[in-house]
Order: sequence, then structure tokens, then C-alpha cells
Amino acid sequence: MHDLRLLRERPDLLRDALRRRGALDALAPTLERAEALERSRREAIRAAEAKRADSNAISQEVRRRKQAGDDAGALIEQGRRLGAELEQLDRERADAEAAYTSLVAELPNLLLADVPAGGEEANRVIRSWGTPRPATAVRPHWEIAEALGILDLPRAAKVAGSGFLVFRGLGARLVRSLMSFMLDLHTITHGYEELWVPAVVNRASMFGTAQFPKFEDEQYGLVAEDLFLVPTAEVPVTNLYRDEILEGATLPRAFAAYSPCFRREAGAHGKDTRGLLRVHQFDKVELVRYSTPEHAPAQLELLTSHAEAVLQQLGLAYRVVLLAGGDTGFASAKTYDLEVWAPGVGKWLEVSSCSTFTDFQARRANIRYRPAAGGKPAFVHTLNGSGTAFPRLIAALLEQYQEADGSVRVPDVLRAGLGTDRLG
RNA sequence: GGACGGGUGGCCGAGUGGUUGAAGGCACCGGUCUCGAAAACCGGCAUACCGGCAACGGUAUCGUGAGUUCGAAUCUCACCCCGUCCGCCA
Repeated sequence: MHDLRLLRERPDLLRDALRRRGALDALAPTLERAEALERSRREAIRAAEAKRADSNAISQEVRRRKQAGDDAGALIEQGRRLGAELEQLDRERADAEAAYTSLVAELPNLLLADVPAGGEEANRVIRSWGTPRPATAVRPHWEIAEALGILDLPRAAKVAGSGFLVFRGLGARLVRSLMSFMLDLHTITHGYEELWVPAVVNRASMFGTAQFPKFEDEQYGLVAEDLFLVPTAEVPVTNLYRDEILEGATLPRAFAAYSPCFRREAGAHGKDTRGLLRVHQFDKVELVRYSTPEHAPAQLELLTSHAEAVLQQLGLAYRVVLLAGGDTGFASAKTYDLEVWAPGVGKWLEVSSCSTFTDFQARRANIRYRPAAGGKPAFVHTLNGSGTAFPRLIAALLEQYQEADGSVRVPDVLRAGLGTDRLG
């Protein structure tokens, strides 16, 4: 959600962001309609409020006359007629406002100045870490996992459907170990507060983080309850402080939460369908930070470094990619993707996406802070990043650490949790 | 799932149809007093939108939404949430 005043006074900023997102052509008509709607909206508000003022004045006069013992019958009749007119004007106002806000809700966030224009091809690798294992003589992870008996895709498909997972034995224990490893790293070393949150959320939460209304068809819903399975812990964690005012002195605040994540992946049929690359339910430890506006850019760098630490401790080669405008998510103002090298499939796999949302989510969710220096409450900046998503990480681990004899070496930091230094 | 009670400003809390955006208190800000502080006292203190260069004016907001009424925090209905008791249950 944008500041409506900014929208009115600096439409050039929005146009620039849309251009860098490569969405200007697609959204220019929306923008023009919004600008036209804004005018009729204001006219409707003015008309309705003027009529309401008349109506209020009549009510006051009725009261005065009644107290004075005078007859108010004619006035009451006048008020009645005014009320009918008012109803009409109010309806027009409501229609104009609804049309305008629903249109504005479709506009993506502005972009920070250093986000490159263009689509995926304009993404920039900012830095790399580790030595990628050559993509030769390494089997893809689904073959390794099947051979080790730690993943049972056919039975997962039987009990739930394609795109769902059953880990078994050390595979299941690997998931559990990753959960502990990541949460310990972020809470003990990086200072995050650990949260355990609902796996379902309501509409207001989905709107707050901007999954709704634009991406409703990506979500699994519990129809009878009007609740939705979380696509990421970002939703419950960011909405934790919805409609609240935080003390400025308590910022920045940092939360780490494990949750299962559910995504319909509508429209992604046929892409990365094998193995662990794209599934409907996966596990993730999510990092969320609340910041004042001035510190948010630095907070994004810090958050990204915390997600990177996971990969470093696991000894996995990765690269940090600054997404171009066209690849940057709807609500994000700037995003770094962390891509881990998976030699078996010969691809860099996105295991984390670290973003700053400026005040875009905070407006929608009405999350404010009272500046420590005093002054009016202002919207916080929200940030989040995966730290990290499990399935693709597991794929990279299996492919990176497979030995010639078919077994898989376990990185040091997972040995205690797994109770072994070798799978197979 | 059933019965009853309740949701008012940053917080607590009055208010059951008419100058109530809403008493009072706390917190916060400014001042007087003081060497300084506390206390006491005085004053200030919601947000959003619309119009206006501005002073200022208007409108909305008492859980949410609809309704009754000339007029709703106050009456009606639905829903949400919290509490207490009962039932059920891992």
C-alpha cells in the first residue's frame, strides 16, 4: 500500500519504479485510471461530507428547538429528506473509494535507488562464497535420496499428492537437525527472538503482508473457516504487531521462526517438478526484522549476512544476487537472493530471499513506532529473509557431499543432531 | 458446541438517544516553585481524510459490519475477540 499523498504528488516516483520493474506498459492504464478515480473520489467525498454537515446542523437545530419547547416537525421532515439524499451520496463515495483503493492495492512497491532496471537477465551477482563442486560425476539429489532411503516421493504422492514430501529415517532426522541448527544459530549467535507461530492466518494478516488480494490464488485456504495456510512465517510474524505502536527505543526488533510453508505454485506446472526443487509444502526458518526507516538499508545487509552464515557453516558454495526490478517481489523495495550451488542438477538454487519492504507492509498492517526523540507515530520498515528454506538446501547438501561410494558426508554442524557423520 | 458477562483514546476508566472527540486518572510534553530533584500547582496532549497559502473550517472514528432515528458510544441484528461456567477432547 502506498502513501496516497505520494501517489498524488509524486506519480513520477511510481512510474519510475514501474519502469524498472518492466511493468510500466502493463500498469500504465491502471495508473491513469487511478489518477482519474482519485479525482472523482475526492469530489464524492466533498459532496457527501458537505451534505452530512447540513444534516448535522439540522439535527442540532432540532435539539435546540425541542429544548426550547418549539415545534421541530418541519425540520425533522427536512432532515428526513436530507437523509435520503445523503444515502445516495454516501453510496457514491463508498463506490469511488472502493474502486480507488482496490486499484491502488494492485500497484507494487517503489524500488530503492540501487535496484537495477530490467528482468531476470539484469540481476547482479554481488558476491560469491565457497568453491562450487564441478557438475560432473554427481547424481541429482532425488537419485541420491532414493538410494539412501531417506525420501519417499511415491508414498507422499499417495497420501497427499504430487509436490508433497515424506522424509524417512535419517532424512526426517536431517529435517529436525536443520531446524535446531538454524534456530540456534540465529537466536544464540545472531540475537533473534525465537517465535513459534500459527501455520494458518486470517485474511487481515494475508492483506498485511500483501499476499492478498493479488496472490490469493497462490494460497491454500480452509474454506469453512476463511483461514489460510501460511506460505511463509513472514505472514504471522510480520503481522504480530499489526495495529500496534512500538516504542522507538525497542527498534530494531528481530525474530526467527520455524514454520511449514504451503504454496499452491499455481501456474508453475512443469517447472522443476522433480525431487525437492519445487514443492507444495516445505520447511523454513524465517528471519523478520522491524526497523526505523533510516536504519532499514543497513538492516537488510545485516539480515542477509545472517542468512549467509547458515550456508557458510554448512560449507555450501553460494552467491548473493541483487534482483533487478522485474524480478523483485510485489511488496519488496529491494531483494537479495541467496543461491546455493547444486552440482547434481547443475544449478544455483534459491534458498533464501532477503528483502526490505520499506513501509509498504507496515501501511497495510498499520504497524507504527513512536520515535525515541518524540513526535508522531510513524510507520516502521519491515524486512525479512529465509534463513533458510530446507528442501533445496537438502538437495544441495546431498549433491555437494556425495562421495564416490554413494554415501553422503555430513557437515560438522549437523553431526551432533544427526548422530552420524555419514549417510549411507 | 451451550449459557452468561464484557470489548470506550498510548494505558486505566466514566458514560444507556441530543453542544460527548468523549468526564476523571495514569503516562507523556511545556511551565511555576527548587541549588538540583521529587512533590505540588498551571497549561498542553488522538488519528485520518476533504477544503484552504494560512488562520481555520468540515467529515469520520467508542471491537467489525449492517440497520432504526432528524440525531447513535448509547437502541436492533449479524460477525469477531476476551473472560467465567458447562459439555467434548489431544
